[in-house]
Amino acid sequence: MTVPKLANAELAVMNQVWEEGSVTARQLREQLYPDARKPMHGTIQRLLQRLEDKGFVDRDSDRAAHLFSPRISRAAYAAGRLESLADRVTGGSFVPMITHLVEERKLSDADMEHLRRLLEER
Amino acid sequence: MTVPKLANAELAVMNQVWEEGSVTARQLREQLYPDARKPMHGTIQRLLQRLEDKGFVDRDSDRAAHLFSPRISRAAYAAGRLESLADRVTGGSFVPMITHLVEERKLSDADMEHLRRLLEER
DNA sequence: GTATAATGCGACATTGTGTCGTACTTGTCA
DNA sequence: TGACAAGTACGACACAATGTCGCATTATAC
Repeated sequence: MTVPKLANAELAVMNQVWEEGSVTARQLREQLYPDARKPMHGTIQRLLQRLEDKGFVDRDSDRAAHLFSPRISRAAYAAGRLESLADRVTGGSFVPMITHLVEERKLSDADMEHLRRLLEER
Repeated sequence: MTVPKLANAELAVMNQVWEEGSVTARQLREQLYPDARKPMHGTIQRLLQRLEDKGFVDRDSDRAAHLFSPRISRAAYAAGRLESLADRVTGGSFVPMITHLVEERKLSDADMEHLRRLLEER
């Protein structure tokens, strides 16, 4: 049940899908390739199909122009990738990397405070 | 100054380097490909050279058989990749994914406690 | 029913990765 | 010193993933 990785162009599409909630291929084209000389239709469709295959979007094919919506939230994707990273590198634990971030002061004060409160609650 | 990604075979080598502190190509071959029919010399050398190029290992060429040691710790690598993930997906913030992990109870009690203490200290 | 728009999908170039072969270098010891 | 063993350097290849394109098929609207 691990979350597959999103390639660059796929992530660009997902960003749009996450922002908008649901979009058509046409909307994506206008947002992502505003100054395109070539149509890019095929490209967008290909990307959307791969995203559907990987389980990232739902396709509503009721209308002529299908409507795509996220099947996984941005946070869930990020968390999934983080889990995968931890599994590959630190034996599944998140502690080493977060410790390192704290020690190197890569976490903003706001983030620190946020996390502190998050952990207190449980 | 972002940390490059390690491919599978590269990570396998780095795991060994991180465990041992410093190793020769021969040691790596014995650990990583114990039952190899082919020598694998070229492969190991290639991997080590790429790791050196990417800045992951230091090469001590004093002796005939070069000695390789980590230039980046495991935690630093993991943290670097986590930063990169956050930059790509959540606008640089770690909060959304960690929040998600907590809500989905993906963090062990020990991890939670560890992080709680880590954040208290600062 | 024809024109317009969208989808489905095979195909290609590019890139990263893991592997291999081979030429070159260095160290050892008779 | 000369020759062998061990090690290094690196070009090349196969394979898979990715982004792009083109075209055939399908649906919509007038």
